Amino acid sequence: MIMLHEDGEAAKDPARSASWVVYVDLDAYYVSCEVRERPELVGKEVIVGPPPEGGTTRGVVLSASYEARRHGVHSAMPVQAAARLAPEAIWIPPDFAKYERVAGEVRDLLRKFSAEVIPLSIDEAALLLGAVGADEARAVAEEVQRALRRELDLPASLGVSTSRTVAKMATDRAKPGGILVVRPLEVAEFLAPLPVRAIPGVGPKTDSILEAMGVRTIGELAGRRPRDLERVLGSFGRELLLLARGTPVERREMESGPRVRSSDHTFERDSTSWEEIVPVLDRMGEDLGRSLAREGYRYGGVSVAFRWGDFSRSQHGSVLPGAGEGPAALREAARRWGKELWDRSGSAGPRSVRTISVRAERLVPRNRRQALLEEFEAPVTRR
DNA sequence: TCTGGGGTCCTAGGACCC
DNA sequence: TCTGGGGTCCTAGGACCC
Repeated sequence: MIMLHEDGEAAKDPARSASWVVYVDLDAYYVSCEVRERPELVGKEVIVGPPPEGGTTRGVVLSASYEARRHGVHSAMPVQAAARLAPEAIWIPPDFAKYERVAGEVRDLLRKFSAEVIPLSIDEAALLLGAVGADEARAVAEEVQRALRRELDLPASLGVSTSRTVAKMATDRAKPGGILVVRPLEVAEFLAPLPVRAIPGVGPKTDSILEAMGVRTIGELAGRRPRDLERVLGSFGRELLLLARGTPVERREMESGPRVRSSDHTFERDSTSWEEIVPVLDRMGEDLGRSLAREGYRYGGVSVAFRWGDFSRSQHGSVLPGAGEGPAALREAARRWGKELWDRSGSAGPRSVRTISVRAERLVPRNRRQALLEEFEAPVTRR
């Protein structure tokens, strides 16, 4: 988009020269993975999540069929609340290995349509098409949608535009099962009536900050001065304004490979005793260390976080002097940081721990010998 | 209605260096 | 005595996403 003013051809026909993105979002993904194996569930109220039997489960809904959503059920809702809204719903415990496997099949399929497929989550991906025309981009989206349905029996919504952010927002507007194309010159017009909350990255906090400024829609956002937005939202404010005015900045490409790996455990009942916490911490550290070793990763930092009974969070950890590896070292680190966190909290009176998180950070593939040397020795030896 | 588990990115403040 | 300006790294916390 920035090139438009420098490139005469582009200025005449931005829709042709712009680089197009097809954004794919699988509808009610976990539910769809289950339903395609059990056709008798088609059209039923289906919820993937820990079944609420007994009334003690602390879990949340992971995915709900559109039939269940009609009752107000949505993902991240506590299962008890969902069970009250949709008492007839069929509950299916999650099978993440299955969802990962199917996601792999989806990516394989998408690569037939573009050499550049960027997986953005287990159920979303962006296909970069380069400088095709709007019509061609739409045709690709239609093909992708048909292929997903025909070959994998998965419903999907697709958004087509010249930036990833707008393509994603178009996808949200196309749900469920639709395709929406937004051409470059239509971007500002498409966005204007939408609430600011529709922008990826704008959550409840940012929403209320903007509302306090009298900004509810993206159109209203577009009329604000950059200075005013930057004052309350920092650099994000500037990004929002550019988007609202129709020229979004593309986020830089993430380097591939995970940066952190973490493991969480929530107690059935909040724990108030260190004796009860230690064995959990140990097990989590070991399991995490083992699975990282299996995947071939070393880690350059470890941290532990507690979510307290009041849902606030504290975290503690540090980078390691070298790359760590294996279950024993991770267990020791987890225990050390957990203990510090626990002792530190003592001064604030007795507290209860709801959830424990153990994280390994600065992951490095084990076979990247050279990279390891650079990453861990260069800062010390330089100068 | 009381809120899982797995991630990403950004920012503030302090330490430290030149 | 008083003392700049720029940079990077680290830790903790927070917002957000699926």
